[in-house]
Amino acid sequence: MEPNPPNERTVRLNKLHQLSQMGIDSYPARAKSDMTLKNLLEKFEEFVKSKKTITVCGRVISKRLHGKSAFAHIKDGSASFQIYAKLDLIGEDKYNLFKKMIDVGDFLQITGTLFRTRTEEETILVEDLKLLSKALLPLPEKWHGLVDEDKRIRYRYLDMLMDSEVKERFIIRAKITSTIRNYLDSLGYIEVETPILQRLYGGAFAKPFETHHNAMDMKLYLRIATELYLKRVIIGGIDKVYEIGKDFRNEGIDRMHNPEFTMIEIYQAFADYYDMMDLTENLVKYIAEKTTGTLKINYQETTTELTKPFARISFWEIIEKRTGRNFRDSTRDQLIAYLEDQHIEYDPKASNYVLVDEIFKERVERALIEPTFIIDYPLELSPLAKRKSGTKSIVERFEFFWYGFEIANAFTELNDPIDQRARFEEQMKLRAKGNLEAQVMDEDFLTAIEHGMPPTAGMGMGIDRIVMILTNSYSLKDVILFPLQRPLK
RNA sequence: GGGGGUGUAGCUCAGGUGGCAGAGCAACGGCCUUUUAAGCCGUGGGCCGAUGGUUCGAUUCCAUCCACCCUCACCA
Repeated sequence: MEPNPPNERTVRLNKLHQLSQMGIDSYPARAKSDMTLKNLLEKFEEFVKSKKTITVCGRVISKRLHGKSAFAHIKDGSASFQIYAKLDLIGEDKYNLFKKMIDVGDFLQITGTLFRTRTEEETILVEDLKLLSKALLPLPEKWHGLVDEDKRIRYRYLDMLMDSEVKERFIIRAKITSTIRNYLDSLGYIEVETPILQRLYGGAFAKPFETHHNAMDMKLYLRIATELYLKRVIIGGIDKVYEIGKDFRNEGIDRMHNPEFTMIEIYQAFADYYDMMDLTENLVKYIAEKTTGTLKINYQETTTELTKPFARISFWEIIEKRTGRNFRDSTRDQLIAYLEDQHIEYDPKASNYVLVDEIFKERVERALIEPTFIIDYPLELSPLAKRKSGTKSIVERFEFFWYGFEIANAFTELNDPIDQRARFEEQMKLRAKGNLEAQVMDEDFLTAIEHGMPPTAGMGMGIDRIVMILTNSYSLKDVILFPLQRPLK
């Protein structure tokens, strides 16, 4: 006796028990399948004519009993297909097995011939069936699917199963990364893997995740960027190198940020940031066309065209253009007066350049809808970028913006070890003042570039954000299979 | 962290000026040999997110908490 009224799970557990008593293995090790359901659909006419007997597999997604016959749909990763079982054809034992023991959610192996029903639907007339796997929990309701946002993420497999667009989005994501690889590989770039567990973290401004290695009794960080290791690879003589991988930043979560995210970084010796701009532009256009079939991209009701060259405008110029003011020589008082006047929040302890950056983010960044390169940033905001020749406080850096999002960040890399050491020291001063995101001194990296680093350009691009735009997804959560969630209870 | 919203059956959702909790799908029993949101008859299923308060009585009112969503801030 069940202590509680039977729910669907206990009903199915009882069926499992009965199947076992009937000598039926509910989880056999082997399945036989002649083809996918999609292939079967393609060969349907041919197989009807030749009266071919075929065997296919799939999950039962619906079931309609009609007394002495029954319809159901089965589904595999490629398509769904209707099956039709008749008592007089398969006999009482098998018919009752199907009728009583098989539930929506179970996996079946079906053998039979093909025909069309009165409504012309392609159907398998079942001659034999085998249970491949019994599901104990029911699938979500058949035509609404999973709606609750929490459950869609918590039970992503059900979300994918019930909503083909969700599954499709992750297939497009895979296509985007393989397209990037194909493109770069064809141009002679070499893909490498660098450490995720790092003794020191660097290459970006962010708070890291910390962990500990037991055997070496050593504190380690999860990387926030691949930058400093990829530069070592450049020093080692691979002149065109890239890595696609996860970075980890211990920051807040919102629709544009996730604590673990996928980044591609590309480095090229004997190139500068103009070369990297060309590569970035060509790469974005290439993956957009390969994955969407067009250079007209629609994202959240706004269309942008990738057909013409992307705009290129300098940091100071775009600020002047959008605000009507030139802040380049502004005093601190003037900057603060503007921020107050425009009701832009700021940290009163921040440096002048950070205040300018606030103005940039508020008045410029979110309005950069068309694909745009912003170039030539203030040096203070870019401790790993090379000074632009003939200037004192500008570096050769660009960021790529699209739909108001920062998609990529790149520079002509700083390869002067003396200058690099000075920049690290500047960062350490900021850190001493309490800026937890300032970079840390990395002697091992300095040693590497003291051995000689060629002139190099490097670029980092957020893969999740590109996928978001190209799949017209509102949130990063929609393009990450299993976003972090708190446990139930 | 601030502000707003949501939380009721396995799923999708109703409901209630405070008085034994509702539907469809799914499940269970029965009828039904071309259905497809199959149909018809019947049945079971609920700590109404959690805890506390007010009350004769709370799923409903109040407070706190938890989870998720949106938004602002942070993420140079």
